[in-house]
Amino acid sequence: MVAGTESPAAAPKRITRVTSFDVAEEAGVSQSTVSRALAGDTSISEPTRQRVIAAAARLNYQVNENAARLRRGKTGTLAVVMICRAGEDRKDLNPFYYSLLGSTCAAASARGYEVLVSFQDSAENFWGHFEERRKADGMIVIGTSENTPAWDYFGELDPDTNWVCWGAPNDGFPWVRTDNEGGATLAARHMLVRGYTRIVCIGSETSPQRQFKERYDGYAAAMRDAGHEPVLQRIERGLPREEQGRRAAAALAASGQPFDAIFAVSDEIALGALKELIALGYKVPDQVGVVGFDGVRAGAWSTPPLTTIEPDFEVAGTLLVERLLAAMAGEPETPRRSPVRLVVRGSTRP
Amino acid sequence: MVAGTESPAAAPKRITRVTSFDVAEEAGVSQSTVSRALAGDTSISEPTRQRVIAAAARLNYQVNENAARLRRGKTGTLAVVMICRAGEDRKDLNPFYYSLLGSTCAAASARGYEVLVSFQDSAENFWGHFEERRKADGMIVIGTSENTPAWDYFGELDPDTNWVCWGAPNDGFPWVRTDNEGGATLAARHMLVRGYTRIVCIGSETSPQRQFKERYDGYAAAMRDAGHEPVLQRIERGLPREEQGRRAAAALAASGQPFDAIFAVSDEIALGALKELIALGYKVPDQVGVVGFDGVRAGAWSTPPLTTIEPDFEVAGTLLVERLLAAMAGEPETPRRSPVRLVVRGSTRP
DNA sequence: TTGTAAGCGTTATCAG
DNA sequence: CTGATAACGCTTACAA
Repeated sequence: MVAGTESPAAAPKRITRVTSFDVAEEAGVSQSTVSRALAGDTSISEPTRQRVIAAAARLNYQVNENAARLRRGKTGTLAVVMICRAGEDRKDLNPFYYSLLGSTCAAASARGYEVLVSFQDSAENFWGHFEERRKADGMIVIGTSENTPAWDYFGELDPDTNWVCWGAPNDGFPWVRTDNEGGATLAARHMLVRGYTRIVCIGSETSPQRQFKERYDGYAAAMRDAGHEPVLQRIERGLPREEQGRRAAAALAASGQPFDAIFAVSDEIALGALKELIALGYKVPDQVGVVGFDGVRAGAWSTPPLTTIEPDFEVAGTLLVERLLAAMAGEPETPRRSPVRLVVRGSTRP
Repeated sequence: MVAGTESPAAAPKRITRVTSFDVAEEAGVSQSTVSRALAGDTSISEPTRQRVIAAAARLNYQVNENAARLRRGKTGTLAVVMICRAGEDRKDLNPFYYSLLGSTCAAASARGYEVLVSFQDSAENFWGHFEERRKADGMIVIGTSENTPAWDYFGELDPDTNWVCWGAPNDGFPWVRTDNEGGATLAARHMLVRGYTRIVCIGSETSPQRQFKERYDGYAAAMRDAGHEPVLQRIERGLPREEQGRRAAAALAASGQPFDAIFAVSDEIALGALKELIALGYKVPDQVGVVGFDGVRAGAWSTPPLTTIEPDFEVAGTLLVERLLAAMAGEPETPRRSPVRLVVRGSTRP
């Protein structure tokens, strides 16, 4: 009401530079009362609060977060570092990581935190001093275990740093990860139940991708449990996943090793193997069953669609945030394993 | 050297609370000299700068960004708002948006900006006052045009707000988007060159997805150019994309309308249509060609793999950032259209 | 219940 | 080239 819309001199042109002092004047109270009223301090009387709120609305006031944070010493922000493979086309980044980023942001926001995201791919831009610079109260690092220089960098940060990570190459890191063993066991049992018995695992127990080892272990445990010997068909290093799957399937077929099912430690490998098997004339799922791990979208579109183990992304993000907040509060333990579920599609027989 | 690693009293336990005053004392200069030396001010003599840098390193000093920003009045940060469909499972968010997020972060970082990301899905959490709160100097909003409440909200922000968006429902917004028309024309021409002539477009000219209209227009222009009448097979609203494609293909086949190719306005629609065509016994690509739009990963895995128009994600992110920075600087025009390329796979004949 | 006043840790202005 | 000395806008004791 004070300054009408057509008052040319009063209309603020630039994004508001209104301070709590202006609001105080407008409301006829002191500046500290404004701060308290807006912060929801219970000692402020309701009429006063209303007056302040109205004045703030009229002036279009918003607190300057930098000043507030400087004073408080806390930021209300969590940093998320996404580690990409150096020089990698972002489009080729496993979409899984993007989903995880999304659910992490959501979980942080549910706990009242904002998220500062940075993508880092190589030594020139590794950076983890968010707390020291008061940019964030803690840090979540998400990446593939293959970017060794990155993990070397983050492994050597100040040990008092509050952080958690996804994709850690070893257990010396404050990790959270998928229930790889459980998932692999689930996959193997599913195949056993469907009548496959000569199940070969395409994967690796020595890959820097620690999860591959865990998945192999889960598969092996389920096999032994059922009285079968686990068999590993190794992937060749340094190739695209799909190609690794293709070659492994070809090698397996050529080896004479009898098999009626394949458990691949990742969907991309599984998809490659699937393509190769079909090219070689195998009938999937009747003659050979195939199960992957990761729940990538493309699996729904292959022929036949890929049966897979799908990690729960929503839970994973929540777990990361919960663990970080617990660490920040000095409470040590919260769950570190994110659950998985079996998605049955057409690459295993009914 | 001053405090050795084994000096128990000197070792800071918590994340450093060192200020520029401490560094000043350590280096034997004034506090303002420290600030200047570290900021790279040219008026500082080289010996002094070195002394300061060494002292800062010794004390593990990092500037408090909140104080710096408060003083400067600039944040060096761009906000990115990701608009999701309300209640949507984050995993189902079009991976395209994640790629765009990634390339936007990369572009921002290349221009010296940080990125503050927030995911917003409904009225309870729509929020765009980053500038007023001094959390960011500008804002990029990325979303599907279908979340109408979101666009209503962002459309009514202070007109002085510095922002750009991807997915705007109409031209009243400061938009950047894919070269939809050009891409669709590219698709249609590709099919014409490969000998298809009765090309039907599966899509819509009235969808809130403005891009669908643009894609139809591009297709129609290319058809008319070649002396053919464009034909539109409409999708039904409110269904999952794949289902829309399926039904449209079924309806087309049932209609008696002669056709030897389909241009679908999105890959998911194309994949649905492809599946339906094959189920109906059509031979793809010999009898019927299919081209989609978006370049989703799943398209590489369908049978046959889907020929498509792939937007350039890297460029798109750069465009968004460039446009925003230009707007912030008051320079009005930069390109708004992000380029596309044709990816030929198996769903069109050689 | 509200007001007064002291910082939070920088950057920037002004002298010297 | 360097040193004092104001701000920046808020939160939070401490008083009243």
